[in-house]
Amino acid sequence: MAETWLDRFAGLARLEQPVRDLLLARSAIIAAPEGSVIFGPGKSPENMLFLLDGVVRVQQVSESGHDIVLYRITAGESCVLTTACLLAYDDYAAEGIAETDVQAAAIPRDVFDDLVAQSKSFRSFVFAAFSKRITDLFLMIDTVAFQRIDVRLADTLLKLSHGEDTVATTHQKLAVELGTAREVVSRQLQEFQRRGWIAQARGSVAISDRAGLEQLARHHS
Amino acid sequence: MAETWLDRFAGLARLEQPVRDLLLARSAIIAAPEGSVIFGPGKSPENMLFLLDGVVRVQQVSESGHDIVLYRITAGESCVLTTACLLAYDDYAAEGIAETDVQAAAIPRDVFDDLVAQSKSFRSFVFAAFSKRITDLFLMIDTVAFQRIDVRLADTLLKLSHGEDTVATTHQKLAVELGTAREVVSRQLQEFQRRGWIAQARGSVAISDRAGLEQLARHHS
DNA sequence: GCGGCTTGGTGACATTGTCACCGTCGCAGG
DNA sequence: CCTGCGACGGTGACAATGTCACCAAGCCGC
Repeated sequence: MAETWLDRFAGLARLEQPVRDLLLARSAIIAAPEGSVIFGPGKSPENMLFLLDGVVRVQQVSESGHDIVLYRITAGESCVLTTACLLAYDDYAAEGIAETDVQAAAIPRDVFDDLVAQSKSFRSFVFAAFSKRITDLFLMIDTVAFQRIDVRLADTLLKLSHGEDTVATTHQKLAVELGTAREVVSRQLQEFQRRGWIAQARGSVAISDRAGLEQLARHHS
Repeated sequence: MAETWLDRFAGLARLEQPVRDLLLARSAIIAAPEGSVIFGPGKSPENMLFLLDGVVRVQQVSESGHDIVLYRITAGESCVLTTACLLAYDDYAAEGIAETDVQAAAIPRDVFDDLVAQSKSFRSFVFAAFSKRITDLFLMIDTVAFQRIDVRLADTLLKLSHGEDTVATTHQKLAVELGTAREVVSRQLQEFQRRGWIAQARGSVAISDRAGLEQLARHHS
């Protein structure tokens, strides 16, 4: 059988052949440019998405004007959460933003329902995705409530770096990652710089001592 | 047809008759006394639970020793989250504690899977429950990250009161509700008392001016 | 160059979290 | 009855974080 986008999803590898055929037949490949809003308040996604390429950032905007990043969906993951949520609530507080150019396979809602009904493997995939998201959300609540901001910032810098030595971001964006204020990020970054862990430039942070950051991040992670 | 526990669940009202029969035939009614741990780290529930009577509090214990209440399951709700989570992760960080004597209908995992496969209504029920929990978790993240502690405490007092005029709880327990420290709760309660909104006694809080609390709670909720 | 926007820096202050310690209360065991 | 002991709550000092009001420097289109 030919290579299809299904093969990019580890959790879908064991799908029965008729299910694979249905999925391929009823899915549409869509693309969105960097910066576009995939879904958001008043813009529910009508489809379930399987992300083939790129990264989608899911963040929340509260009435107070504060933003916080909830999680990211990377290639090989799916938006089960959003699919499920649109079933019940369209005053959906979170929005999904393409952080890079994005390609995805879109599955209409009724096909999603059929797949869940017909395929045990697909059910496993869906519930596993739910589980992962929910345990991540639990962990995030714990982190936001109890973790020190310097530890979280160090951790976030390391995660955003993806192993590279510079992170292209602003203090404001880092503040949204943590759900805190820009001033707090600025002060912490100054402290990191004073310790020789990073070097700052306008719109970017260069990591000069990864081990230092890692030690802090591990300290209470 | 006879009245069964299924009728206590609004979301299950429209189940097809064969599905109802299966659910009734394969479920076991279980009871747990107040204070017992329904599930927790190293004690995964093997079954999906439909709560018939009582209240289950789900809370999280972080490594740092900090606790925080995540949500409650009341009669007429189900533990879909826990069911789904045990599929993937048994290093499940949260625990469920019976706040009152509890009765529940337990469904084995494979029956749950069958039901999801066979019944569209059951799927709707399950995904609606997921949606509700997840949007609640999103809301909670927002609250923990951005809401003032006095507003949250006022809100929590009102919620825990269930319309009664006294709340039987300790400062420590209120602190766990909010994920903060006992001292913080003590100070805020003193301020509430100074304003004439509450009267304190050892192990309980009497609400003397509900409107005052409500105004504060609404202020930014 | 000019003007406006984005980015980042800073000090003062308010809020919240942490720590150390104390006193009171209720209760079980002697 | 007395005596510990543990749970409950109060308090002050301090640290960490959030908020506000600014300001300065860089960037970019005109």
